[in-house]
Amino acid sequence: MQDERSTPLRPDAQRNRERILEVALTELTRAADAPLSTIAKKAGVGQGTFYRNFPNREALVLEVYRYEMQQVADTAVQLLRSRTPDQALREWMDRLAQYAMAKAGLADALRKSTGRYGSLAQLGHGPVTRAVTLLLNANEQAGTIRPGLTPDDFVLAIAGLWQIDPHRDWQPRAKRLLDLVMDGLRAGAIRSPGRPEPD
Amino acid sequence: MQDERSTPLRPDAQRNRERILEVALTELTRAADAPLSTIAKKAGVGQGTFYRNFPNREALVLEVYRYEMQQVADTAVQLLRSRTPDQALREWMDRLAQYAMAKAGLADALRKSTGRYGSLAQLGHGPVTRAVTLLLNANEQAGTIRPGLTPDDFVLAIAGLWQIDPHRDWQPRAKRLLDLVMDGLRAGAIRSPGRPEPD
DNA sequence: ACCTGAACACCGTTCAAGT
DNA sequence: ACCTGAACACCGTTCAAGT
Repeated sequence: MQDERSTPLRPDAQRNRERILEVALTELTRAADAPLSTIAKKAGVGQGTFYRNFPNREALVLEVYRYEMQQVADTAVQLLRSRTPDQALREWMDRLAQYAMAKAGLADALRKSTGRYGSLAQLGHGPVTRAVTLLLNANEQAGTIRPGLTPDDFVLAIAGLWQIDPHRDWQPRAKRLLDLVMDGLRAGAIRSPGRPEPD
Repeated sequence: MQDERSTPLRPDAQRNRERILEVALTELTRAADAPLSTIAKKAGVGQGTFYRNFPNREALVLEVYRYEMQQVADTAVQLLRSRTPDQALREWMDRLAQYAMAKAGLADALRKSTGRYGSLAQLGHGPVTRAVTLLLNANEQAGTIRPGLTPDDFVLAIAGLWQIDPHRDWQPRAKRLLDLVMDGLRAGAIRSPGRPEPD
């Protein structure tokens, strides 16, 4: 939304903005509470320039995190082309889990800076919601999940992913959570893909 | 754990500690980033006294939040006496949701202060895990949920509760989430309480 | 039009002096 | 044994002066 300005940024200003985002990604991943002044310094800009681009910590973190999440979101379309809807959904969830673990430091920064609800929900209006919508629609039409589920339902259901410590054996915990969620999504579906006949 | 000291606190010291916790509850609920100095002042103690009791922000918030969560946890035993296991489980989840909404300000403070994973998981080793264990065991034995579920599974599954904005129509969102989770827990159960016969 | 960096305000934390 | 409150350090934010 902010991405389009009336006047395009002066080239040097644009360079500055990009460098800040670049440094912020590495620095915030390393330490969620990295001082903004450090980021400004490493990016080679003054404090004023920093604040011109990002009026507060939250604005910076949101933008960095949003970009990272966009990466996963974009894979949904591709998966829907090469798999059945329910395979695509599950595999996308697995990728999301991997991303969430890789970007856990950032998520931490997000939690700290944003006082609001939905560190994720913020991204809700972004690409993630679009991806989830696509996946849910495809599965609903295929009858592999219960009808009437909303992207919001889904996002809330997988919120536990961001509670998992990426340093300590996260894979089984994530798998168990996602299995549980998948079962929840399937309950009441028209077709039950796992067991066509009760016996 | 820390609750037992070798020497009991001097009476005035104990009063101080209690007053700090009291003030912290109201103050942190109002604003998650309330200055510790303000809390100290309103509690009528000096900075030093404050830091003697709580070496950092996280220690304070954890203790306040833990006490609040204990309240809900304690209701599990009672529910298990007066209802069937699956009714008890669901009703407990509803109460947890209410508590989570009422204490959302605190949860916010917790997210901000603790850099670690599991704002909730921290409380994991506390009374909440015990309550969840009781409820899951009772339901597993009654055959109303799938066998083998751990308290950790459950806590991750309901993590979305803390993502819901308590100011904006939280009830339907929470209900939909909890319905989904219940379906997930039931999938693969020995008895299916909702529909005894497929038709 | 954009940048720099010193200056200011605020909050967490420590510690010398008190009872 | 515990308390007070001034002092220190650090970080976010602003703004006068520069290009």
